[in-house]
Amino acid sequence: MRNRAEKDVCEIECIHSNRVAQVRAAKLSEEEVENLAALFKAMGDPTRLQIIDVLSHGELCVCDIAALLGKTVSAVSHQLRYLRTMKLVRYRREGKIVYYSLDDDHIFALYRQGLEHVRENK
Amino acid sequence: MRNRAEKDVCEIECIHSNRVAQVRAAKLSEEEVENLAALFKAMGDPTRLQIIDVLSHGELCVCDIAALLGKTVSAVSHQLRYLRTMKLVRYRREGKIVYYSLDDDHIFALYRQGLEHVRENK
DNA sequence: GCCTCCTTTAAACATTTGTTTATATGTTCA
DNA sequence: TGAACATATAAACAAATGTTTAAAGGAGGC
Repeated sequence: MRNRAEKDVCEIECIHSNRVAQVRAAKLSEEEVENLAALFKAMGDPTRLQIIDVLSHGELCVCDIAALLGKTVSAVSHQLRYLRTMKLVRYRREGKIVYYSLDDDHIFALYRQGLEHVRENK
Repeated sequence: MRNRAEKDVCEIECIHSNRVAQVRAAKLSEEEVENLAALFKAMGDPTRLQIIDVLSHGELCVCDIAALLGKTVSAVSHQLRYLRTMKLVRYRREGKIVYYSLDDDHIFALYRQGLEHVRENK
């Protein structure tokens, strides 16, 4: 065990003071936490993840995506905007049709890595 | 462009029928989508992500984690249960103290990969 | 057995989130 | 210019989520 004598001025600093101090020095900044959580959150909704899935096969227009997911064009467009704001997808206009695709390889890699984990664990 | 003659029986099947059929054949099963989305969602909350962050440095007990995050022990325990249910963390009891750690390397890898993306994109 | 400490659970509450419905852009083609 | 079409946006609503507060387990020491 360890000594639990030293206490923080006003915070609950439990059991392992040294380890806590050590980890505290190394932990992510608040901004990094927010950004990273936002990235995972963007991929953490079934509809949005399905969009990422179908886009992993190449670019598609909004109404093709909607047809693939069996969802309203409106709902899909809504989520596409979300993904665009989060920089997970990019878009390209060709006449009246708008094509969406994954923004970069990181997104695909993340998607793949997660998929591996899910497939192994079941 | 393409012919848009063929329409699905009762679904909106837009513009690129062939591509849609192609992608439809390759897309993830509903179960895989659910599981994968759940995984990302679990990592998509700031508090839970912070927990993963601090655990990436090694195992820690509940109240140390709480101290590190500046959160209630109760709130942390709540999220730890969530992460445990999702198999992102495991726990080990030693007397009255419970130690948590990341469940496997996949989780760490995912965390890392996401972090890289966030750090490059800012 | 009783008290203390670390952790878990439950209920309640305010916030956030995703979809629907309806309306608005904006582009093409006649 | 006007009709048709692909997409985007807005407001509204129901459902899901995270924290707080309070109380309950459960293990060790006396």
